[in-house]
Amino acid sequence: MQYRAPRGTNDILPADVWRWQALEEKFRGICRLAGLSEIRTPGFEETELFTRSIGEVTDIVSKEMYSFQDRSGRDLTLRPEGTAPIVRAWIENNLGAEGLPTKLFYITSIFRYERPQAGRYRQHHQFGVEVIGADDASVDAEMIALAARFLGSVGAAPWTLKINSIGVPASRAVYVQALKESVAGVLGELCASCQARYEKNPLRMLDCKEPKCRELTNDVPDIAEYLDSESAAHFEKVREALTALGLDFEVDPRLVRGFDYYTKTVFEFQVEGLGAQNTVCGGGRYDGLVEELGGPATPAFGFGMGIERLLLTLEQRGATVGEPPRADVFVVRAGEGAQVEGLALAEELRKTGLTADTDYGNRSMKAQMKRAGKSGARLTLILGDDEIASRQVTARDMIAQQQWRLPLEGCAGMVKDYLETAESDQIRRG
RNA sequence: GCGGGUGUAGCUCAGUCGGUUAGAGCGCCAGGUUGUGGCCCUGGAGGCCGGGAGUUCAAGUCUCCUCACUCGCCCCA
Repeated sequence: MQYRAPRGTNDILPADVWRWQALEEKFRGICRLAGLSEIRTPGFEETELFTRSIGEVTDIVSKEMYSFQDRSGRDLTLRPEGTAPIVRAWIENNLGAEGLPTKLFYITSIFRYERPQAGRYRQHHQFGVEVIGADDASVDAEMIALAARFLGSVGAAPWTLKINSIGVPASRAVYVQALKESVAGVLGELCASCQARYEKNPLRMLDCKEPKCRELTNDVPDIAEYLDSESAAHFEKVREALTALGLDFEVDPRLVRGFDYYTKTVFEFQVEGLGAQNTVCGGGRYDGLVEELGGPATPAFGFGMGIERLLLTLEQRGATVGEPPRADVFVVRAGEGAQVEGLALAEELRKTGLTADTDYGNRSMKAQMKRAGKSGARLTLILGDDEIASRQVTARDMIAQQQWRLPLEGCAGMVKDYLETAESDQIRRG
């Protein structure tokens, strides 16, 4: 074994890829039902797009980006998050001209240079949505509800939905000041990373996991007290709408998120079973980002959902979505004389829309039957010297363990009819 | 970047106090059945015991280094 997949990356093998496809189709379906359109953006962007949007001091920008220069010296970065590229594409292609809001979804890879562990990889994949051009709290609630409906439909329950409002930059600055003042006295007792956060990213002190820090920051001021009136009203409407939609949620005044561009609403869906990780979906409102990136002042809302984390959650729940692929028909070609005729038969079957597989190398009947069994095919068609001579084919129902002969000419249609009947019989019997 | 754990067959793992030719189950291939899958039986292929150095008469086993994987910290999906 010489080459390996790079650290923190994974091959998605045939044994698993059907699970991915099933989730992707489900997500697409749910997004389309809500009026969202799919968008795909490049795998890399100008580095500055991310440093401007995510924030210079965040960990993603300061130590986790896969950045490089191309052969003509352009500074580029593999997409470390989903939102900024879409906002860039929205501005660049003037998507807003078609009427607001623009409702988008995506399924994509994300790259971050991190130490891998359970539920965390250097390349991972996300489902996401972005609704650009509406400040209505209905959008926040609708998209959170969409995430919940999707998670529920694939079997990810139970989860905890946490929401918070972090206000607008001006109100947040006031709050951060109050926060710093209130912990200044105990600063020396906080953990080393909280002491660093105090200077660089004070809000993050709120969700430190250290019990000691938790205790010391216990009666720190509540961000809700510092919200501007518009943010407070918006948050109230979001909560009302979520309640009206029948969603259980928890207001967590300590919920903060890693990107600088968030305003007002932030939320996370948290689940058990992801190792040290617990967020399967997170997002919020980013009313300043479009303008920050050079577009017109435009409010927006979005979320990202980790596909690997979702899969881990489903596995832990014992939930499966979709089915592994299997053949409808397996063609056994016994003897030299049946090789070409058998290939032609398989092609005929495929033309009718049936999945047909076969074995190669003219192996023994036993070996071919064994492979037929493994293929999951309901029906095996056997073509040997006898069949060729009589222009017939032997059909074997692998479940009923019965076999009979059919005329070779035109048998594909009969096979299709038989399988449709057999399947419906099976459904009727349960 | 910093800690802990684990590296033996394609996969999951045994391997005693350091001892002679390194094992099992599953999977794969073949045969038992010269045209019939699953169950059963028999046989076969498949190993740089992660890599390097050291200790020893002798190392899969002990020591050190290194690499990889993995779990956790930081942070995030």
